[in-house]
Amino acid sequence: MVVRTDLSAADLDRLFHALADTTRRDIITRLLGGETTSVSGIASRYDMSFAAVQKHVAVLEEAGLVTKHPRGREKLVRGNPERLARARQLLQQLEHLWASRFRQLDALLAEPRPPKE
Amino acid sequence: MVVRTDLSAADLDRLFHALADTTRRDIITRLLGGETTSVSGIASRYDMSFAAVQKHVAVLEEAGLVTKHPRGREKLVRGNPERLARARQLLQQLEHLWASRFRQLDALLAEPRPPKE
DNA sequence: AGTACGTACAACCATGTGGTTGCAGGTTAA
DNA sequence: TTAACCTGCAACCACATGGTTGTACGTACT
Repeated sequence: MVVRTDLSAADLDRLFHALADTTRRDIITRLLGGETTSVSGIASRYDMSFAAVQKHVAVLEEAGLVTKHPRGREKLVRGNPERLARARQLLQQLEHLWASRFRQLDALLAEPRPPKE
Repeated sequence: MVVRTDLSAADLDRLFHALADTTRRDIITRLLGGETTSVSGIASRYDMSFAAVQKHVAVLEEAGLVTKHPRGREKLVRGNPERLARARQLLQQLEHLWASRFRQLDALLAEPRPPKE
């Protein structure tokens, strides 16, 4: 199954922003590593208030890196590696762009294109 | 040659933060795509002040995604795909973490075979 | 020489971010 | 029912961010 949901620029902003925090990267690391736990279960591992951790989880959720599933009075948090893969694919595309520079250089030498868009 | 410079948590924060902005992603896309241009050359493509673009380039530079090389009165900006690869590797590690969950499950359910790869 | 260009940096402003505390509502356990 | 727990949200604070304008300085062009 190949899910091909295009992410908007704002989606990517949110995605990379969510990854740009040590605590949040640590949270998704634990989640992807096998932990299936509640928000307070996550919060118990960090030396900050519950509300602070809850906000971090909310940021991860809005970025699509994490999903919440109610179980009784708590909500289990689960990692979503598909969004992670999307971010990785974008970086990979950029790297590929670099690799293909030299091919494009050949094309430029043969047939220069108009420089402005 | 494998360059193995470990990035600190703060380095990764800076790296992903630099990627969490549409304008900055656009800049590195153009740079990796083959453009070798000055700061003002970059700025001319965006509908914002030169100083704003200059700040974006500074953020990219502090994240290590870009390097500046003086040529006369201008500074040529060059993309650094190595830092990009570092970010991608981290995401890949996280995905691998997720994948290994199921490999561990397989190992539990199946006869212990010599693991491929 | 003088002028125009490229870059850097400071000051400023509005908004966002990461943290706190406190409160309210739903769920489970005694 | 009552108490304890889990979650969410609002208000607040200090600081960072993304934008602006203005200034300063070195380099290049004529």
